[in-house]
Amino acid sequence: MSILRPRGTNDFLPPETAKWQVVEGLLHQLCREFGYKEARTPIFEHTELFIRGVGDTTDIVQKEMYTFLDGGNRSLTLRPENTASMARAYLENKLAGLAQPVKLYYIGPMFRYERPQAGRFRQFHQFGLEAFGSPLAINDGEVIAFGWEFLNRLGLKDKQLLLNSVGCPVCRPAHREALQNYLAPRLNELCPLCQDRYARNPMRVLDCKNENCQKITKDAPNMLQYLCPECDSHFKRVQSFLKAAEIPFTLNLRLVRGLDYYTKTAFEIQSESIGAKGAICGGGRYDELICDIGGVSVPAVGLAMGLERIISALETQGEEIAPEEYTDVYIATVDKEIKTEEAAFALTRDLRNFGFIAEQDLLGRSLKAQLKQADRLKACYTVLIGGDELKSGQAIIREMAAGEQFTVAINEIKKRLITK
RNA sequence: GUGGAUGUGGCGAAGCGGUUAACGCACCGGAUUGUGGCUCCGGCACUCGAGGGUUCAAUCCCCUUCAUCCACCCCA
Repeated sequence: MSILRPRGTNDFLPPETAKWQVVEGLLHQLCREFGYKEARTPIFEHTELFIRGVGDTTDIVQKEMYTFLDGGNRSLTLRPENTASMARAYLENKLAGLAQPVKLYYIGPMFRYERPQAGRFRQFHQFGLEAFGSPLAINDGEVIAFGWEFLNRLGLKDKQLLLNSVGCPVCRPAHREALQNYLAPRLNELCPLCQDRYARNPMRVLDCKNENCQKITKDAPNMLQYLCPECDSHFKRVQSFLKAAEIPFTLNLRLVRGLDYYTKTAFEIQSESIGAKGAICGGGRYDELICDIGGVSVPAVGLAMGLERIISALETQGEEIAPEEYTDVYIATVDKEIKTEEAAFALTRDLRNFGFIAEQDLLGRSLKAQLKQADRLKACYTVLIGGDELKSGQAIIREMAAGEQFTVAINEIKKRLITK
């Protein structure tokens, strides 16, 4: 057997790629409407960036990174997400010197070494937004509204916005301590994973899917009770903006983002239409990230969406993402004379320059086979060139749906074609 | 990393320890040689993911491996 593509990767081919173009096209357009500009960062970065940015206790850093040494013995890593890179780019390019907030977006492949599953691949594609420079809740609102609006325009029906606040360095320690005190007496009842989380990052215990852990944490102290005045009012403001924009949401106190950099707002948009795990969009505020990777303190908020998941959710909904492909005109030759083929070649070029979707035979097929091909390509018209007509500068136009045809001068063809 | 299912031509899909591996779709060709979509006829798997084993004999049994799908975990 020949070489196959690596596990968890995909070849995207037509007609699949047409769907991607539609989704990405809408993303670019929506970003223009919202004022986010595209940024492109490297596919790989210094490993250190992700360790410090994403957090060394996260699963992503601990077991999912594609890390390698380059020829210069540098440790590099294929980006598992793009927010750390965007923050790095903001610092490195001194974007703090621009008018704030700096609003950027990206689309591209990310890499995580995981077991492939429904909506989960080793190379997958994310779109994301980052707004740097504003500490205000209204910016959180804009980011969430973007995610909601985008999924709306795509026609995604069964979506749900979950909202939570994970606090900030001021209020988190108190909650953390309260949580640990609450869990301590029942520590040995928790699942092994949560026993580990208890010490490192007790908030993640709240997020555990284990039934028993959920039962234990049912009445655990929640973050909202511990929010400092600033986080509390920020969170209330975010909610009031969402209400003002008529975006429905539900508070989910168990929602904890898997990346360490989040502060205050955390949100997730889920859809029933994908496999077991329905997260298609996630994000929040990360006021500490830029500081963590070595800069001054810059407030920021952003989101990321999994494109494979969005497309697959739309598909299970039976949504037609991309319009059906068709051809305006197929140019067929009735004989294999050099003059005929050249005339057909020139005519095809002419029709394309005029704006038609035009195809011609590239395989030396019989006329019958050419018409069959025209039919397959969903041609509205077929132009038949050659024989006696060509000698008098004429050709035949055949309307495929009606099955009728007529003869016209070759230089009149453009005018006689009425297309979709 | 753990668990379950699956792997027959481009796709879908029968088969079963034993002569030429059904069938459907798609594709190619033809039905008096310049015309599609319908119909009819013909063609299209030295081979059943790969490697090894059991057997007189394996696509069908066993082992290994790879891959896919699904779930856990985690994330988008």
